Amino acid sequence: MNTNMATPSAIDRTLSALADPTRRGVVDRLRQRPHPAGELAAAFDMSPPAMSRHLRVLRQTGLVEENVDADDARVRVYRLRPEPFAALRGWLEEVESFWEDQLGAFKAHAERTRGTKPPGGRKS
Amino acid sequence: MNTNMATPSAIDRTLSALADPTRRGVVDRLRQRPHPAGELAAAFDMSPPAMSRHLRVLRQTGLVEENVDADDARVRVYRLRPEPFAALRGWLEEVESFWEDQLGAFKAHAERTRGTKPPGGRKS
DNA sequence: AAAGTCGTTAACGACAGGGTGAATGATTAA
DNA sequence: TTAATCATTCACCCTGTCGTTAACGACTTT
Repeated sequence: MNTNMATPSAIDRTLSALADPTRRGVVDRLRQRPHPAGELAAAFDMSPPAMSRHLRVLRQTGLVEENVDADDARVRVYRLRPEPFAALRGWLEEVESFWEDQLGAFKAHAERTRGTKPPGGRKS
Repeated sequence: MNTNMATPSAIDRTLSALADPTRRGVVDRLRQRPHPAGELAAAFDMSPPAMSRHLRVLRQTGLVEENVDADDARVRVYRLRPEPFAALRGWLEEVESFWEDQLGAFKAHAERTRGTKPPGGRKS
């Protein structure tokens, strides 16, 4: 049985979205400042349709938002949105709490059994 | 031309590895405790070969490590490794610094344009 | 020793995802 | 108005990835 798999959670979609190198690059680029769609396509040497689809994925996961340029309504300006990143970091910290627990248990154990070998006497 | 794409960084591989729902599930499951490969295959209702390949991906990105069971050398026990998670969190926090900058800029701007200053220190 | 178990690699089919060029809608420039 | 520009969606191809079964090596059990 599977304890947890019906997790269509936002985390899953966020990770899928960020898994693609192009989209990862777009995020890294948007860290500097907002960019128009065409500028992003050019920056990644990619046809506008291809970039448009990537941006749609990022939009659907809430990683970016689209705004119409104030001076030229044809231009769509994209910028980062914080929520999915915060959620992903939350999951990460949750996972990392694993080692805090391990560490706590180890410390407690070490305190009880000073001078003995550390846990994990497995074959290497 | 492409300004930034030669980022074969471990982050990319880590995200790709975590993008798959099965592998995400494996990680979530290993949070509880280490598991033998076969147990994981059963837990996800998947053939051993399929799970074996997922585990290989996770191994190659350093997300898990394999150990031979002390009592039965046929059994491979998998457990989480912290490094890739820490690296991913590092990248996330880097991305999130974006909004800190935004906030700082906003605060500074508000301080210049208005007589009242928001609470807290200022950026330099 | 032979048989059974655990996990891997190998070979193959099926599907999703990402790329392109053409066509469409919306806006701006001549 | 007509032409040009920005970005999208549409219709395809094509590579990569995920899943299966079969075969193999390693170890345990009887």
